[in-house]
Amino acid sequence: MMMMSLNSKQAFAMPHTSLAEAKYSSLHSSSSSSTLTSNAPSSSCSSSRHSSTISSSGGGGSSEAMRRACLPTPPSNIFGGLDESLLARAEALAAVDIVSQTKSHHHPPHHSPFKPDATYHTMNTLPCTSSSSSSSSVPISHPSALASHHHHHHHHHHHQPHQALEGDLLDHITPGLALAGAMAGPDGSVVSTPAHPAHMAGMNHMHQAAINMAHAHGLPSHMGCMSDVDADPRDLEAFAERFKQRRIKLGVTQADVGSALANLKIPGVGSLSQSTICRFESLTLSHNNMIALKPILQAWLEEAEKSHREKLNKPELFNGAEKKRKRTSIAAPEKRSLEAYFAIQPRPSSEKIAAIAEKLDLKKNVVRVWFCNQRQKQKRMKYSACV
DNA sequence: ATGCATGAGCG
DNA sequence: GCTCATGCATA
Repeated sequence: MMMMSLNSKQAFAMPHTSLAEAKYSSLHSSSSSSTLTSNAPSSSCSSSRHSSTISSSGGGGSSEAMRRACLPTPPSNIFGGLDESLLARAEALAAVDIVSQTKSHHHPPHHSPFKPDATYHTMNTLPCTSSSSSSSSVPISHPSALASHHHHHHHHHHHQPHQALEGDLLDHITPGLALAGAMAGPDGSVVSTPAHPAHMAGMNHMHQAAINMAHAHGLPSHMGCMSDVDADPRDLEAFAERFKQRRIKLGVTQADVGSALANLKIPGVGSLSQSTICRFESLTLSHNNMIALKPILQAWLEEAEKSHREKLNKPELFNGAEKKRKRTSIAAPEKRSLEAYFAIQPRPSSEKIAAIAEKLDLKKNVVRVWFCNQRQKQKRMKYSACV
């Protein structure tokens, strides 16, 4: 009936009051056998790899800190106490933006000056030392088709504290977010990753400490990116591409794959949504998530192709869903403001969130979630690929 | 394909 | 509170 699943978690809150400080925490990298990636030497990117079996102890790289270090994210926090004025500036900025838009002959509300979203795909401009940090603790969980959806609170605005949210624009904040319109760069490699997903029970996870970083053992030159243990973005990208193509060849939709996963009867693995499959294919998931999902999808793919060869059809599960969650939509102007705020302070305090919420006349919770999602987007794979 | 959301764990 | 994985609803 309902099985609770446990997701992996990592979540390290970081003080972040200055720069990305390294905070190491235990990382469990499972996939003892999963990603063996028959590493084809065709590494255009110095993928230095230790043997796949690196067990060992190590504190594991703090994925977060490292990622952040790579991100184009400006050290917004250095502003510390100035944030108030910065907020004001953002506000002003946004306001100007809005005005210039609303006032002038109402033209289409689409025209954002910049798009902080993870629109930047595999841009290979970052010499970042990526990461991988692989803390894949096999987060797969079974959604268990049980969703309770209650709703949250309301907002209460009584008066308008008109905090320090107003001010004059002094100068502009340059978000400096690089955009790149490069999409998947298929390399058409014929991967033959043996990898057998084996077992990844949701409950018991045998994790081996991920290796550490640094400590070049014998590498003559480890360029910026050292893909450690299991899963370099490179392989993932290749696999995702391959996966999609073969899936289509099989005439299966993303949704089909999602529900079909349950038929694999892999312990701890239930079905997934179309969204997730889609995001996997487009690499819009976190690195860890990609790594966790890869073995499963690979298993499915193999099964599917086998069945296909045999002309057998595997009965897919179609779930009858009946729910109606309403998706609140944030209007363009508000969104622009939010983006402006985000550019200078990606992690506003509760108070600021409240202030912003009131300013924009949105529910505080909506604003909070928006920021969360925004942060999450920045952490998606694409950008952090090394190469 | 993506935006907004929920919920599990961890502080 | 946050992060992270994931999903429903939607453009």
